[in-house]
Amino acid sequence: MPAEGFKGAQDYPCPYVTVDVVIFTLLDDDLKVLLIRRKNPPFAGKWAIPGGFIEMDESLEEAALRELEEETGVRDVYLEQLYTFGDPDRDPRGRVITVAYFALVPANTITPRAGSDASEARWWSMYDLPDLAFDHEQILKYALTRLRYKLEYTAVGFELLPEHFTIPELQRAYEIILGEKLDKRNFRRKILSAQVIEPTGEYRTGEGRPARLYRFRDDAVAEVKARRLFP
Amino acid sequence: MPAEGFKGAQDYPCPYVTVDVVIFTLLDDDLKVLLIRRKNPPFAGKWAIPGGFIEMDESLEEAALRELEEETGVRDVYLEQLYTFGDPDRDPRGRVITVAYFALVPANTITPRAGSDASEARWWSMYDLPDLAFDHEQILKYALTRLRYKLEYTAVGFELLPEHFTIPELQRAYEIILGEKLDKRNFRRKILSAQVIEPTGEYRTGEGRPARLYRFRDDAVAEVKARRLFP
DNA sequence: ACAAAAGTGTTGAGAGTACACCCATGC
DNA sequence: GCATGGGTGTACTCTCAACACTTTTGT
Repeated sequence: MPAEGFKGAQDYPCPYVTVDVVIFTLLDDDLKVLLIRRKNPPFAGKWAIPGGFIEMDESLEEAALRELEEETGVRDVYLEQLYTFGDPDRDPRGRVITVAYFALVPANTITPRAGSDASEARWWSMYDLPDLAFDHEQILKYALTRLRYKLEYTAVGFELLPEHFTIPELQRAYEIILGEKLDKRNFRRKILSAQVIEPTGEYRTGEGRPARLYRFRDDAVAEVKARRLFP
Repeated sequence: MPAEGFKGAQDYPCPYVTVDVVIFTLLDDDLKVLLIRRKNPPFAGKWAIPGGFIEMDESLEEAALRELEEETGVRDVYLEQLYTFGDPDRDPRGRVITVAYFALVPANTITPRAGSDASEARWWSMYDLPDLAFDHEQILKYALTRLRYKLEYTAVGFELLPEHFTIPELQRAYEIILGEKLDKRNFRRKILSAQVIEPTGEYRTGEGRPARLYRFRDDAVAEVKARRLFP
């Protein structure tokens, strides 16, 4: 172990470090995650979370942004470090530690691209996943838990919607992610009193009565104090 | 980059990975963190969070437990992954990514030991820290934020107290960590109604009226739903 | 008896929850 | 004119927050 000012770069066995990015969106009234089909062994043909090795001169977040951009073409979206997975046998090729991130991209703004080591890239429903490579099922489960959790006390839900949206659309997004129905009147009252959205003045027309369009307020404090266990 | 089933272990430059463990305790009516004084450059003589390189056949959590035991002699305490720090220039010797953990050890149960690459190990007040090596000040700040945050919606505060404790002692622990005074009556009511502690039947005597001793209930659900931003 | 710390209730305000009908548009 | 989805108000309950005095012990 190189305790004293290690000289070279490779004077003791060191693990590989990758960054994986769980990319969520809302599509077809469903919560979707972007997966790639692996071209190479191990797990060739299986689906996996997009990711790759970190480069020596980039930060972890930069690496995650780079992976995100390679797969989706977008950079300016919500991105947060999720957890670091490092069981010694999670990759049969050797010791690979992965720093997982999760990203929220607005509905319908991007089209997946297959990167170099993927034969295919597509959206999968979080509620109907294929067989996954490595420990990626565990990572996705963890990501969904975190997303639900964040949704309950911050306003990250907006990150999954286009710039302009109606209140019923927003409510539907919450319902899809949380997996439960919400009361229309209470939802509307609470979101309006939180002062995080403002009307654009436009309406969205479709079947039935047209709905007011809203946008997210940049100056909004989109966080709520957790209810304390102790006062 | 070894995209196709990398053969050896060192066929491309790979970073070092360390595990650092922020060890908190309550002592002398204060929130303390265990730091070691570095023997070797860089930052020789400066104080640092205990940690070390991961070994190739242990998981991240096992590495954190090993470091914790080396410094304190205990294993069976609260331990949680905090965040992974990986800026390319956080260590002047080269690319070192660190997975930070935080541990809570009960007051007065352990005595710090200086490990091999430390000349000294001791408790420091979180509210009066020395100059720190690397980005360790940032890591400690992050750990305190997380500890406060967890304290507000889980019962993690008990992990810092001995097995038997009085309600005023528990309240004091919360006050020290949160940095604010709490109301005695409201605190007592809320903690009792949460059903997470039970009386042992014993009393602790000292100055003034003796106080009932309580213990934490193992079967307690020590978590509270966050107040939702939206209903 | 007095100092020191433990223990105890009530009230008013605000937030959460449950619930049913009218409104504006397209066809 | 009717089907479709958007939009609105009220009453009850529960939780939170503020606040002061009595009880038990040691000296």
